[in-house]
Amino acid sequence: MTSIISPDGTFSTETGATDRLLTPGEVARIFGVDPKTVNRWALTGKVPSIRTPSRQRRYLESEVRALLRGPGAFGA
Amino acid sequence: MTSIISPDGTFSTETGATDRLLTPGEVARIFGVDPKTVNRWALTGKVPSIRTPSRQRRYLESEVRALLRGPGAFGA
DNA sequence: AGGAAATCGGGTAATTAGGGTT
DNA sequence: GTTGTCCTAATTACCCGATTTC
Repeated sequence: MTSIISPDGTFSTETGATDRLLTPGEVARIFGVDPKTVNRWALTGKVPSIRTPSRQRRYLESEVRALLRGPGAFGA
Repeated sequence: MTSIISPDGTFSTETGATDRLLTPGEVARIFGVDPKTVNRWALTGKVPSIRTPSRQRRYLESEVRALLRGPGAFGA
């Protein structure tokens, strides 16, 4: 899976699908947790993350949504 | 029922109403029960839940409100 | 260029999951 | 069948100041 960064900040794949980059705060609101918790997920390898040149983290929307749909994400 | 994740992290329904996520403790206080009881409601399928990558549960406020309005809102 | 908001780090207190039990 | 409590380990939330982003 190769991704290309466009000037508008989106990610493009070979399929043409665009992938938005989410901030820690956005991911945090999705899961109802603190932004710090999202960073901890990145540190423990639960979520892949991209770092800005200033060490801030960004997350691929597709990865986040995959976690939401992950095994056991809904239901019990 | 289809939920859509907005850029701000909220869940939207077709009605346009946004949904925020509640912690087990918040749901427990709403119903005046122990958080463990809320946990069991999720396990028995009485209320749908979202799981964090670390297996903790979050609850859609709209689902919780629906339960408050009367039994039988889900399933039976 | 100035200000408000967000995101780093660390450190510590509070919450949660899960099992077994009452 | 349902709920509340006890226990431990794991996870998360809130505190601070400094840095980055918009």
